[in-house]
Amino acid sequence: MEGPTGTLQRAAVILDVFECADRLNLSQIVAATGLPRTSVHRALEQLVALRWVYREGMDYQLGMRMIELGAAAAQQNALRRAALPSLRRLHRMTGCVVHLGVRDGPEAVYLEKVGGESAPLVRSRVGDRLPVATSTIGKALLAIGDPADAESPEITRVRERRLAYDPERCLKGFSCAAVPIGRIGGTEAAALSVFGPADRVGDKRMMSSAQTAAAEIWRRMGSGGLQQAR
Amino acid sequence: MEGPTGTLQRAAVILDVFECADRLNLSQIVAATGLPRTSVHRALEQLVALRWVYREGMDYQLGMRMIELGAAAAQQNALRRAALPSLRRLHRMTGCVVHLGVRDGPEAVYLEKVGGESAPLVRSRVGDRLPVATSTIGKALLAIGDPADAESPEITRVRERRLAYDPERCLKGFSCAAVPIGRIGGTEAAALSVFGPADRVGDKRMMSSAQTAAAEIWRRMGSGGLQQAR
DNA sequence: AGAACCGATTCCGGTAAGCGGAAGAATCGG
DNA sequence: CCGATTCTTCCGCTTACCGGAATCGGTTCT
Repeated sequence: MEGPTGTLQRAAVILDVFECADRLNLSQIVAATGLPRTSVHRALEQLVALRWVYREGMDYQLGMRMIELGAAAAQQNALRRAALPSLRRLHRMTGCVVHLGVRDGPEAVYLEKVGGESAPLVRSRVGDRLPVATSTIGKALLAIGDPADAESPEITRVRERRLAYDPERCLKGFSCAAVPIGRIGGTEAAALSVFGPADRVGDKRMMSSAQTAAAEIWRRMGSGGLQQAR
Repeated sequence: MEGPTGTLQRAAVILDVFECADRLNLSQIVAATGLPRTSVHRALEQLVALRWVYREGMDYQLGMRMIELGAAAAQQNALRRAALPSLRRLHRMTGCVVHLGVRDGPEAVYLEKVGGESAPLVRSRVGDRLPVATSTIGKALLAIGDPADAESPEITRVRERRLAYDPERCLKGFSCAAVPIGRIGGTEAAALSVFGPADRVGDKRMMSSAQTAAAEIWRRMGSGGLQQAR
């Protein structure tokens, strides 16, 4: 009835489980997916053969092929490619951690992160998902989305100012600001955010730098963001 | 006879095509894979539904789900996690571009790259594959692999010195050095390499820094490199 | 030691899901 | 306007997937 049918769909369900946990044995995967034990076993056999999944003893983890494919996917992504130079410049100029995110239904997904690698100040990672309604970058995404599904004075204000600003978010003394970029390619919406010391993020010049970066990305995507492949 | 059977295998073959080309229409994928047109069409339909592949007009590209899964795979990879701090330190100390690579049969695959993001000095990318026999990092990998499959005076020397050194490689004025790390987890072999100005890479202290980094990584992997998940 | 338990693995008959050739649209170029 | 190319749909065939049940292997109780 409910169980997803089709080899590929099932493989996808199994792989999805690994986004939350890195080492799982067969029983855990069975429990997490709700699929029949035998089917999971067979699917994993194939996934291991393809090296999408790596098996160590009785535990399974995502394999090297996924890293390779994921790297290729990231490098080919038009939005990310168009955004990277601007994101890096913004990071260099502000010293803040810069994120690129897109909307995926009720969630925002980080497509890229620049800065903060050495100091684990922000726990965010590429691929992380946040609720679109409450996160700073989520509000920037909502502001350029369908007005029907989530309109509020706050979102309206974000759209008008082209800025979502959350002072003292998450950490005391640190703030977060986000700027909508636009609706691009297949994405429902794209936005960027900066996270850093409250006084720096709250600064007018910083905010306008972020808006400039967003505009740059938007422009580059508009006029064929796919010049050279590498 | 020749064609790979099984939905998953076919999907893998199709996805593999995208590692070399970023935008492909159906006919190109059919040509590249050798699979029957109808099958490719059906498989792509499913892959698009899973968002492993994104479709824009008549062209297909790798989708966002691949980026997410790949990011998860990379972040969970035990070797990469154990190596990152050392790689970053090595990069900070030397200013050179640092690579982490593992052997995959006749090829070396880059698992990580630190440095060189802004200046496109080195064209390497995570996920890239190099022939193990001729690349600098490949020689370091061979030195800790099965002596049977590729032994030569050069490889023996690399094993003894724990260093592969290629002066003036690729670019004039730039050199490359690589240090074997060891056989770890599922990998046949792991190694790191540094690329930078010839005088800097040729320096004794630089080489010993690289060797120290490799030893660190080896040690961290040995004593349970899988402490906390994040 | 015996037994109960838990998890991975193998077996096998039934069938749905995938298969691919062929015909049908849609688009483009001359 | 017609031919060429490419995407898409249709449909009967059969293969490869399905999953319950039995088996194997190791660990933990009493």
